Amino acid sequence: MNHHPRTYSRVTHQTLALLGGRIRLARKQRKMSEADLAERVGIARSTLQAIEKGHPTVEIGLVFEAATLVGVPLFVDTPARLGTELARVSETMALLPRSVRRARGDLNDDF
Amino acid sequence: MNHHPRTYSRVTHQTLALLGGRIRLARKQRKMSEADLAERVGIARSTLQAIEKGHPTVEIGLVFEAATLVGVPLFVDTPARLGTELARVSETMALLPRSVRRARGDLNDDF
DNA sequence: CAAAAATGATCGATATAAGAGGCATAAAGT
DNA sequence: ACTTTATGCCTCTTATATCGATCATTTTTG
Repeated sequence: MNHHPRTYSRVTHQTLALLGGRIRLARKQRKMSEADLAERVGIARSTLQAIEKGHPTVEIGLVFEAATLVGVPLFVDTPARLGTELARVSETMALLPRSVRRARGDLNDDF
Repeated sequence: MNHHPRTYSRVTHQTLALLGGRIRLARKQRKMSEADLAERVGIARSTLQAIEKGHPTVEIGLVFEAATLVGVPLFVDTPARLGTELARVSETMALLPRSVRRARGDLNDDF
């Protein structure tokens, strides 16, 4: 019964919340109800609520389906130049002292 | 017993495959084995394999954790967010020691 | 305003993802 | 060459995410 509760990094939580919020916003802009979108994705309304709240435990495929159905870009397809620059940035970020990264708010657990 | 098999759009499949591939690549670049990364994320090796294969049914939190642990940047989609993020980055860059910025090539001799 | 629709929240049942392990093959290292 | 180490791919079991329903608010609309 007592399995360790899973922990997620701050980055994960932030990203999930951002993505869920985007989906919710895009859905409303398209004037769809939760029931509307849930039906189109083929999931229960309660599941869509979990998605829009950014719960870490929902299946990634369901999240991506909802996102694409309301037109939220999933990127990953960024231009090469942007991709390499972001990679460079994240590499460099690892060099920052923990105190600085904490101040930035993007300290994800270890290193 | 006879629940409909779930279907996913091509975009979802492509994005998942791309993301999984990037995680796999980044893991190898860091010379980590599947067992290494799986242990750090706190998941079974079989689950990590599912992630790197881009299976739609894995929990999104686990995928994002794996991605961040190996430094795969998660979606920075819209130009607006990109702008603010880059601004934040350049601010933070000013905090870097000169030695690091020189290594990055950001330091153009003078000052 | 009242009626209708949308949302937030909870819950039991059950389909299923994740874990743990095993085994064979492939790479890497010595 | 041999010996680790890593990977691919199974099965079985267990933990749990999803469903579908219900109810209370909140928001919209007529």
